[in-house]
Amino acid sequence: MKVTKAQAQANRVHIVETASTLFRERGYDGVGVAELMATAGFTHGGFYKHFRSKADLMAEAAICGFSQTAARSKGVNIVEFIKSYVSRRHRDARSDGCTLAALGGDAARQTEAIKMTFAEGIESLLAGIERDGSMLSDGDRQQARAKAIDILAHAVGAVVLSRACPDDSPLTDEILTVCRAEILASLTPSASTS
Amino acid sequence: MKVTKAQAQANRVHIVETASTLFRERGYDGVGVAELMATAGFTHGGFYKHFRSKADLMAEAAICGFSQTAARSKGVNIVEFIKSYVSRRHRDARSDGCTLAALGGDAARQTEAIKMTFAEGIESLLAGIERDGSMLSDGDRQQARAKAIDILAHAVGAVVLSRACPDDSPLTDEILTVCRAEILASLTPSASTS
DNA sequence: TGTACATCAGTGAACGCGCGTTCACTGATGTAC
DNA sequence: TGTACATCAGTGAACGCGCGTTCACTGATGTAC
Repeated sequence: MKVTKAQAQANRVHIVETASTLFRERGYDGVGVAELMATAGFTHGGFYKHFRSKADLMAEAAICGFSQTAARSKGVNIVEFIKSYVSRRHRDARSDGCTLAALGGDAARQTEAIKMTFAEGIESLLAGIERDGSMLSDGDRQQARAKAIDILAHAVGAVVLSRACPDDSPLTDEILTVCRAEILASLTPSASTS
Repeated sequence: MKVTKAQAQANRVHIVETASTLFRERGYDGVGVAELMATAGFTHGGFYKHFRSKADLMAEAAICGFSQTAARSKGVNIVEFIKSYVSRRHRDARSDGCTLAALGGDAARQTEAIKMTFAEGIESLLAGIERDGSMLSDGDRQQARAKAIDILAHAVGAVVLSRACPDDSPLTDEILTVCRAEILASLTPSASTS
């Protein structure tokens, strides 16, 4: 049962999107090829007509996830970005949230190829944070990039820590509340001491 | 071939320590019971004389890892702590580094029991950071805890992001350098705006 | 436009493999007398 | 202190299972005439 070229391409995209979601939810090792394909609405055998290996799909899924986050944060200023990133909603919506927060820890143990897509994903997120530029009091380019890197690491760390705690522990909320306030506070003052 | 009670206990501890190291290096799914026991110097069958399940060992290994980091940072002031935590050495020494940075992302997908040990591990790290207290200009208790949470999240985020990048990418070093400087800068000024 | 044939996305059985866990067994340790 | 026996840490084969991947096959699509 062959299928239209356009349909095949659409199916491929659908598989990548499904993978991106499932991987964020359960990790790379937590989702098998068979389950993944079944969730996408196919049988597992056809997987290798689209991808050379699971690792290849992992890289593509990461790209897909990063571009989704980048697109969503487009035109959003930093304050709003931080408010939505360092939030209970984001913490609880792993499958729909930031790939970096969900899979950054796992990326460290993957191939260099996958780490490369993560580095590119990080760059695209940084570009989004820098572009807004509302936190630049002095307009210095290098300082803007440094600040963007710092904010991203800060926000990712907050979400990772919060998610590592039990759902009902006071700590999981405390981490988000504290970090959100601290990050927002670090935006406004001219505390660029570095 | 039974073994002295004391020897059996020592063996158990050795297995937990081995597991703690291997898990940090390769993740929970990256290490099997058989390989783990072999690395510790045993055959896999004896595993269940010590632990009820792999998940149980995961929790114990986390406790072991956290207490190791806590012990190592004992009496170290915050500036030194940050300098060694947000460093290339720490980034490259995953199996010997902080459990939170290595497995925090994975903990989110584990059982509540394991998340609980992570919450306790986070608390012990926070206690270590708070205890030093050198960054407290006003001596306010609640503020000290908030600052400790913020610093920990910030530092963990930096290491996680750095590790997600390829080993030879400029970004992996840039993240560490920038974040280390920013975190250290955030310690000294009286920029406690929150 | 209609016919014959090659292509190839998708199917589902099968591959070897390693997983977590169980189990009968061993034999030195620990205990009861 | 010496002997008889129960305990149980450690062994290694075996369990069912799901993994990533391969493969012969199907049949609608796309192409050549």
